Amino acid sequence: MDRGRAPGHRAGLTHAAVLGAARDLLAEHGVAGLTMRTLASRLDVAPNALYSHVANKTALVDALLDDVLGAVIVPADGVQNPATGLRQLMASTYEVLVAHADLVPLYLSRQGAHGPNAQRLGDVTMDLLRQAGVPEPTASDALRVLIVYTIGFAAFTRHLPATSGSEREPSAAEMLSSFNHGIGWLLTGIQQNQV
Amino acid sequence: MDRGRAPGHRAGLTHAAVLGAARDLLAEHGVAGLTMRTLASRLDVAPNALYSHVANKTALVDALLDDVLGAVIVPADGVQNPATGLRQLMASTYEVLVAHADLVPLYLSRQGAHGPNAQRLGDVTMDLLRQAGVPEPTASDALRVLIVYTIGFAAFTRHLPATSGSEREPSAAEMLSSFNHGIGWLLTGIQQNQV
DNA sequence: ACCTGAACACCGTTCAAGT
DNA sequence: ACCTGAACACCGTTCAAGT
Repeated sequence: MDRGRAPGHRAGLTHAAVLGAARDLLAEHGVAGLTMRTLASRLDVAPNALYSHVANKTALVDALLDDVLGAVIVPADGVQNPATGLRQLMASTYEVLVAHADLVPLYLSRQGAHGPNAQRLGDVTMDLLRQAGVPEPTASDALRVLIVYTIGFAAFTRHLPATSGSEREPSAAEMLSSFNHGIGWLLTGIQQNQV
Repeated sequence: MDRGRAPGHRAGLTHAAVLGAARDLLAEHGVAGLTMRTLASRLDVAPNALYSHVANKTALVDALLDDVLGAVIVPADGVQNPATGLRQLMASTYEVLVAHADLVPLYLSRQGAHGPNAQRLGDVTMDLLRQAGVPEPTASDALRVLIVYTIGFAAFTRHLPATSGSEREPSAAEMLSSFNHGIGWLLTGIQQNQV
């Protein structure tokens, strides 16, 4: 009878609870382990119960994606020069995305990301570009280039279990180094703005 | 070695035939329409018959991916300056990948691509970087950066049915323009090489 | 409004068997 | 060696019904 849940006490399932469980599942078993059915069983509900709180799996993943971006550290306003701010912002974005590496390709199979956190990061980047003296329409291109570059690099970076050795594959440290070089090249190119 | 048709009127299924049908299916119905089962039915065989010619779906997609890269136009050796060659090579790669846009995220969920065509493009790029006077270890970083940038941009570019209008979404032409700006910034940054 | 059992319409892949 | 029918172990999602 009593299967571990007091009768009369409603499940109290909510959108946030579903999202939280999805995040846990993702962290534990990767993107392959995140299915509507395992998610439901983790929450002790029938699979179709999820559809009372989430439109479909795509919407869930989109929410998850934007959630992850909430961890990006935005540099404090005007405490250092804008180029340094851009560098730090992109580095933080890269780090956060690499920590959720298998989610990033899903980012790309959608059209980027349109959640509030993504929006915020775009706005901050645009501000910094303006402060750096980059005029329109160059700033729009630069915004796009920096975002695509950062997400693209994150998608290419894998967490190897350190036991690799089978073939020559760039380590996470090598990828980070290349990423930083490229950001530097882009920022100098943008600031010279000689197109 | 008997390279002729199988005796009788049997299917005579081969690796190349499977790959070709997969490419057709992809072109007609996109990546969502490419399943082992629809592929088998298109070839008039049972689904499991495919496994006599392909290890699994991942291996098939990998082969498809490298196949696509065969369409990239490699600039003729030494007819113009290396920077222009790099620009043309990346532009051609971008164009080819955008033509198969929904395949690109699969690129990223794997670790890049290790087929012969991908290898060739990497070698050519490296040659051009050397001709441009970029020394090691900067050249290795530059190679990685250029590849990631190009594939990342392709993943972000969508073919909109021109009927969009619902929201502000960059057109293919805008993406191409941004892509070219970014390549310019990267190449100037790389050539200045002031890390 | 929210959850359930059951079902629908799929997947990729394996197995034993036939030729 | 290559193909088949059948099955396994899954998917996401919908539907009618119960509370």
